[in-house]
Amino acid sequence: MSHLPTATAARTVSPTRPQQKGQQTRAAILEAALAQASHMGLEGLSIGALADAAQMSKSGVFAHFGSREELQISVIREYHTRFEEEVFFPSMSEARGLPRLRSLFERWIHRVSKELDSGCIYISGAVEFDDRPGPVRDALAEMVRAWHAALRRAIQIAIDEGHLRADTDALQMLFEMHGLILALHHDARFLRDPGVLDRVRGAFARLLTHYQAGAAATRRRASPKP
Amino acid sequence: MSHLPTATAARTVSPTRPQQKGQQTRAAILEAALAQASHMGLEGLSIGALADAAQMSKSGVFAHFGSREELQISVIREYHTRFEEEVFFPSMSEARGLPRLRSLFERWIHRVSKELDSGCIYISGAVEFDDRPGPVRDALAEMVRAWHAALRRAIQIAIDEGHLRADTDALQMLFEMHGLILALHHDARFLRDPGVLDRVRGAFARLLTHYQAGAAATRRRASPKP
DNA sequence: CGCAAAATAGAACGATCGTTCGTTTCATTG
DNA sequence: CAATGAAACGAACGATCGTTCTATTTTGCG
Repeated sequence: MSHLPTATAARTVSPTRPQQKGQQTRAAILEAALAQASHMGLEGLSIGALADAAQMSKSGVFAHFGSREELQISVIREYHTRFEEEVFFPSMSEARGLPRLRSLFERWIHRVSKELDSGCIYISGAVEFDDRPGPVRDALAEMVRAWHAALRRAIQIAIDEGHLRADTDALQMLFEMHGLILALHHDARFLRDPGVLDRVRGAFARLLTHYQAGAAATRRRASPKP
Repeated sequence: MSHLPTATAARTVSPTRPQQKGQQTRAAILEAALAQASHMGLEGLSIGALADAAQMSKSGVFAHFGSREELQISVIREYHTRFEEEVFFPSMSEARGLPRLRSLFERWIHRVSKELDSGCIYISGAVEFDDRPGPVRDALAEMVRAWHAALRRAIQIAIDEGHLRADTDALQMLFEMHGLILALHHDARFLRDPGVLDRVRGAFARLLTHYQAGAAATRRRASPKP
């Protein structure tokens, strides 16, 4: 409950045992795959190119995943894990309500607008697979939905805390926040607009102002949960 | 001045002469290419698949464009033309200021959320080519920038007309409108969220409310806006 | 009709892709 | 140290890709 619900969290690795050789080269491959997918997209993942990057044979790389599709799904899961670690978990130690919501958004910004490497795989993957049914799309959609659900919860908490107006539509607010991130991603990566960070922060501040206006700011530590 | 400035508008066709055979098969190919690129992205364009769709030989298709890159650029230009015709031109006959801006946004929504076919090539292309320099990216960026410039002008006019607050930052407002469209595209196409149309319209209404608040509504053409 | 030019077909190319398979190297443990 | 299983290799496969080249067909015009 305390983290984004991933479908199958358990790995086949005994957590105490020191990493076997296979696991650590698998991790190295995944590292390279993550970099490659960030630049070229999940469809741009090429086992041959990965083999070059990892200084291995194609079949050596292949054996770790069994199929290209499984590789893509592994990359998605790895990205999900890092997203959790960089964005979600650190924000959870912030105070409930607005502080936590602000932290989530600010860290989300950082994740998406990372300077050199890494476009956001959630965003590029959504475009690549919006018309392509299959297990890759399913895995991707599951992760995105989990993240959206987590944000939705954070918004709802801010409402319950009285930090946001009681009549705030959490899904509506989420939609608008998501739009700001997508615009940030677009203008930063594609148009290379340098001023976009100020713009997204300004827009979010305005968004908060609106949904805060006339908020109860009721005492917490005993407010009724709907 | 009256339309989105395209780099080289002139085709090599004499406008009076009836279409030669080559031109009309080229148009047919482009039609199929547009459909294919809408589903699979510009990188998903395959000359072989196009040949099947057009019931021609690969080399026959190829000869019309000279290279895959030229084909992609042609598709971008064709999309640009249709975008102008469906979104930009019709809105230009609306009254200057808010009515025109509203029309632009509403038609933009329709373009992007078209039910069965067609994702927006501007959006998918931006993700595909944000890390891939070259003529395709350049062509794409030129079209997107032209569209943004047109929107920016429409916003500025609305400010000058007194329909929006005088201190409105046109680029900021454009950024937020763009975000709404991107979120619409994402949620409609990838997440298949049925309620997204209401959400984007609601968000835009709120956006207008904010940028209208306390607007001068100065005399202009003689109608104060409600 | 006849002829030149444009349009299309067809076969072949080199490259790259994901995948399979048999073999060899390596790591781990009894 | 020897034996066993995991890990990595290397070559080959069939498919598909964009592209090139040479015929062949079709079109448009005098």
